[in-house]
Parts: sequence; C-alpha cells; structure tokens
Amino acid sequence: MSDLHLHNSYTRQKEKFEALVPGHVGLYVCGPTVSGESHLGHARPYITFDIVYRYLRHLGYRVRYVRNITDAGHFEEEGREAEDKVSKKAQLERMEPMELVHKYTNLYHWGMHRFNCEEPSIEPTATGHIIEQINMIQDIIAKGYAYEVNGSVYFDVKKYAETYPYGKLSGRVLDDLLETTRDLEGQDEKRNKVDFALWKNAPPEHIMRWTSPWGEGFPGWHIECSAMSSKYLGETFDIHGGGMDLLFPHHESEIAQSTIAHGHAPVRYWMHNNMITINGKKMGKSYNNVIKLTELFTGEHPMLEQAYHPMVVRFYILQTHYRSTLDFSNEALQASERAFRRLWEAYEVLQELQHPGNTVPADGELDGQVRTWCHECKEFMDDDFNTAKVIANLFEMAPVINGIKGGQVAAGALSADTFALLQDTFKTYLVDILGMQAMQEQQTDKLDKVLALLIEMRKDARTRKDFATSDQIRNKLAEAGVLLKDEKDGTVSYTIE
RNA sequence: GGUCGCGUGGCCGAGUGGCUAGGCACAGGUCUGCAAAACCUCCUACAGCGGUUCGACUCCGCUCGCGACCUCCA
Repeated sequence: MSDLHLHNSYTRQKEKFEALVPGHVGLYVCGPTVSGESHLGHARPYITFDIVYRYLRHLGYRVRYVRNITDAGHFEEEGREAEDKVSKKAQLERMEPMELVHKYTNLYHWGMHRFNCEEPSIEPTATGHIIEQINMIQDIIAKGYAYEVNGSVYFDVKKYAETYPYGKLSGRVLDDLLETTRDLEGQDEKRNKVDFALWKNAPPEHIMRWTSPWGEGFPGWHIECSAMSSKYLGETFDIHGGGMDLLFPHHESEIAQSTIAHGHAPVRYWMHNNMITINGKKMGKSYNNVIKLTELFTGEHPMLEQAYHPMVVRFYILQTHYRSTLDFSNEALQASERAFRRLWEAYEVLQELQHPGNTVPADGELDGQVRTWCHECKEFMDDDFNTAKVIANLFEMAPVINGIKGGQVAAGALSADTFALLQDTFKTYLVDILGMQAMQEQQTDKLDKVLALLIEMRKDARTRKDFATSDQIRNKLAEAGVLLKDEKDGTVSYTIE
C-alpha cells in the first residue's frame, strides 16, 4: 500500500511499515494528564502524531486514532495546596476532581483546536474505564504476575523478567535497576523495588477513589493505556506513540502488563518524539521552565518577547524532525514566523495563478526540477515523516511561484501538467498533511469594501502625485496592522497582521 | 553511578562515504514616486585528536562539552 518506513523505538531501526490488517491502522498515542494546563512541550507529540495520522490517511489507510485522557490518579491542581483535597471542607469549597479534570480537558481541547490538530477517533478517559482496568489487573493476578499488599496491587517485574525481555524497549537491565532505583514511599510493600503499581489503595483523604476487589483505591498510571488500547485497537495493534520520556517506565510497563494479560506483545511499532528544550534543558514540570499554551499565544510570560500564533508554533515544530530535540528561543520562533508567512503567501498566490495552458514547458529544466521537488515530498514523508525536508522543498518552489506572479519567471515556463502538480503538491502537503492554515481570520465583506475604498483613494492621490496623502493612507493603515502592497501589474493587495 | 543520545556556518535546523538541504539574519543588486513585498546574487559549516578509505562532516576509537532516562513527566 505504501513505502512508508518509520523508526521503531523497540528495534531502534527504521522499518518498512506493514499494517497488521491490510488497509487499516490502529494508532494509540498517550494523551495528557489533565491535572494542569498544557504547555509547549505537550504540543510536540500531539502535532507529531497529528502528522502521522494525517499522512497515514493520505496514503489511503483507514486509521483508528485513539488518544487517552488521563483523568485518574493522585491529582493536585496547579498552585493549590494539597489541603484543598481534604474532605473536611464544605462541599462547595472543596475542589471536585471532576471539576478540575473538566477544566483542563477543555483547555487542552482548545489548544489542540488552535494547533489545527485533528480530533482522534476515540478519546477514552481513564475514569471511564475503571472496570476494564480492574478486569485486566485481576487477569494478571490470576496468571501469577501480580500480588496484593494492603489494598494495593503490584506487578512482579522480577518474575516477568525471568521469561520475557523486560527492559528491551528502554534499554534497561533489570539488575542495574534493582541496584539504582531510589527509595520511594510505599517501597516496603513491594517485593522488589522495580515492581510497579497496578492499583493503589487510596488513603482516607484521597479524593479520587473507586471500589475494587482490593478495597477503595485508584488505578496505577500504566494500566489505563494497556486496558484502553486493547479494548479499542485489539490485543496487538500497529503504532503506539508518545514522548521519549515515557519510554521508561510507562511504555516498558505497558508492554509487561499486556504481554502477561494477552500472551504476546501489544505493539508492532513504537514511535517516540523527542523533547522541546529551553536553554538546553527539557521543558517540564520538574524543571519549572514551562511555557503554557495560553502564555505562548498571548506572549504573557517573562521569557517571551511577543505572542506566537499557534500556526507559527506548529510550523516551528515541523521544521525539525520529530526525533531531534528542539530548542525554544524567541529568535527561532520569530524566524519561523517570517518563514511561514512567506511560504503561506506563496501558497495563496499559487492558488490564484492562472496557467496559459501550454502543454510543452517553456523552461524544460525548471519544469523537470519542479516535478522532482514535488515528487520528493512523498519520499520524504515515507522516510520516517521527514517534515523538515518537505518544508525545505516547498521553500525551493516558493521563488518559482512568486517569480511567475512577478514576471521574473515566464507564465508558460512550466507545462500545464507540472503547474497542476505544483498546485496540488502545495495543497496536499502544506495544508492536508502538514495541517497548516491561515493565521488571519477570514476577512469580512465589510472590511474588504472599506479597504477597497481606501486603496482607491490612495490610487487617485498617487495619480495626482499627491504622495503626502497616499503615504498617509498607507502609513496609517500599517499602524492599524494592514499592510498594502503595490503589485507589479498596478493592483494593490493587502495583508492583515 | 548505570543506560541511551547529541555536538553542523551569526542564529535555527535537514542530511549524506565523493554530487554546495532549507529557513531567519546580514550584505549587494533589480523593480518601485518612495517604501514594503517579490526576484537575483553573496555567506560552503559540520566539537577536538587519531584511525579505516582512492576519498569522511558522514564509518571506527579516544578526548572534551551538553542533554535525556533511571521519580510524576509529552
């Protein structure tokens, strides 16, 4: 069906993608924990896998894209004291877990929408799948790979490792882990330090709790993904994605749980995006260096020199390969903003251009070059989703487009076929696959008419050589964020910042 | 400490055993009443030291520097 190759984190190699069920792809991506606001670092996986989702569909696959919402666990709202959760408080003063989760889920959806990320096919919540998780845990206990202690259930990693290749995904060696794992609370309940919780007993003040065969508690962090992915995608599915920081312990644990529950490994291809760094350090809660999406879009953050449009951020992320780290800086974002504006304008110009209709190109060399650039886009995407190279090729073609409009390139330089290919390539890759869209809102007719009037008045002034008036109109509009451009053919167009 | 990864021109960033990615910035030019935009030109880098090779930025080794994971983490 395709020549798609992708880097499989499990084998650390690029592999040809073969769908388990021909024509269909099951894609699971670890979604957000909705106990706080999404930040720039979170944007990366969702944009990365939005590209994967879009490209797989472009290749003709029917994709079921499942991305969970982690809304169960040991939650605290950002900035609030833990005491808030203590049930002694009056009902309305107390933070309701559902309230918190709902607030941040909405905020997350708002962010994804602004980034023009497609919605997943299914967005299951951990709290909506407690039964499935309990069932899976019971199954693992029955098979002898988990044990209960004081109302909590732990997975027996040491036993698992006797038979299965524990640590392969993350490159861990069990013996090393046994020595280096730190002492944490609850360790004394575990048989071995490396064991992880499938179910946690809830202390009295804990606000999220469900009844289970082991008493009141809440599910461990890893089990939800195993339970939900197998429910919606089957015991084995094609692609599982997430951030590199989830390799261990999260994904390693998922493999272990699912392998015991189902008798075989759950995932055929693991994909992991790299981190966004800031001043060379990973952006993350623990480093206290996050820029929230709301801050990013408004520019209200000490580290931000200006606001950055979601499309600029998306473009900036796609200019780098998803497996490389990407360092945040105002300079980099500003460069992306200018770059994207230019490329998007070329795209808009291209849609308006008319081809003279010649079937033989006036410039055979350029014609061939453009065809190559266009065809390479597919090769680049097939090679582990190399969006950076796709964008580079689109930039190669921007001068051709602008040149045709500006007259530096002959209108018939390209054949009609090649011109159509060029138009299609921009639409397909820039819009459909990379998911870029205009930064500015669609103009209203009223504004358009007002500007047409001003442009007409300026044109009159210019023919009278009354440049004081014409420049005043242009400058005042510029102050208001409307930029006029005198085109070669004498017409005037405008862009709104 | 263990495991893994990275180090590219002013900045951001692809990528490859020989065939100058791309973007942003800078500089010069064309066009324009001026400007902006656009177009053309300029800017040839790959941490250091060895090795393999006809040839390495690309492979191997060492050194230095940086980071990620090992704990919630996208």
